[in-house]
Amino acid sequence: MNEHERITRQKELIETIGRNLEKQGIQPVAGRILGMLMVMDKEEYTFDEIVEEMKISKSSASNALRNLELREAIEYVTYPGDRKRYFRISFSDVNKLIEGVKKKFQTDADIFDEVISLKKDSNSKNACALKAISKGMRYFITILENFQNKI
Amino acid sequence: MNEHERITRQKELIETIGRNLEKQGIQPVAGRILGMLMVMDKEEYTFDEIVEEMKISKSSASNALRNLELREAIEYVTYPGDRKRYFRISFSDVNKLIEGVKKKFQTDADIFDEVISLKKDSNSKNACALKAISKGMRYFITILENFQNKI
DNA sequence: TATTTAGTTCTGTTGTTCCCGAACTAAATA
DNA sequence: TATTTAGTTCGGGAACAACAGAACTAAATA
Repeated sequence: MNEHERITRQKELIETIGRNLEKQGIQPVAGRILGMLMVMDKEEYTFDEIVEEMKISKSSASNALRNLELREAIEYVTYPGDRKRYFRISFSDVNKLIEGVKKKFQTDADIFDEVISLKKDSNSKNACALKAISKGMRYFITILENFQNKI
Repeated sequence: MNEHERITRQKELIETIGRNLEKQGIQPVAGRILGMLMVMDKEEYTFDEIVEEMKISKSSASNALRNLELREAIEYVTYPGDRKRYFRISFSDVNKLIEGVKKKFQTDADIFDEVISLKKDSNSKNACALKAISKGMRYFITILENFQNKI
């Protein structure tokens, strides 16, 4: 793979990552910015560089960056004698990812348990199915916790 | 908790579940239908019952139900001598849930690995961070597989 | 054959999201 | 003090999504 192909592939990856993030509720422009900060060789971009590179307006950039910051997906650094912010991706570690999965499962399991507790017939089809799922999820959560302790 | 309170709480839960599902990209009406099929004591609803219960148009119901079917979130049964479809929730078992988590992690890890492989400097900050995350994710995937084999 | 039933499809309305351009601001610089 | 820099905020338009209503259809029934 020559240099040109490599760059082309990187641009394609930015698109892939962008679409991937869109599915998770991140707006298109923000997803591409995050992708760019992840894949490009240059790993710190100023506001203006982002505006130019992505060909977006300053307002779009401003909103997208604030959004990404709130999600803790990016961060910025400044350098003495330079007013510019240098944005870079902020990687959430594996532990945080696991924490996210765990939380989601916990929330769902809690809801399922409440659904069960509110059933008139606690042996109804749905109640039984939910019990099984809730149980499985709770067990899975303990596995996640073991994993977290190990790493 | 008396009967009235119980029903009230069930209705509230439908809302909670609906909002929860909206976050996952399911449209509002579809989310409430799914919630209803999950929490109510009556566990099979006809098209018309859903229209009436949710106070939505037939077209909304038709679209929402088709959507939920495509996602394999609901299914319907028919009974001999009765043209109506009886819709009910279709629970994905724990294994399927785990499979979903696994797939997501796998996709992300694959993307990360490609990002790394396309870096000019494979020891750059991002490259190193990504390597660590990818490794952690791959390890986590094996844990998931062990869990799947166990249940 | 005419009507009813159980939905589906089409068209239009409303609301929301995404983004842009322009005006604005606060700090640094000339 | 005037200008430049580095953004933010505001107002608006285009595109899209969610839903309703009405017209339609295919199968069953009278």
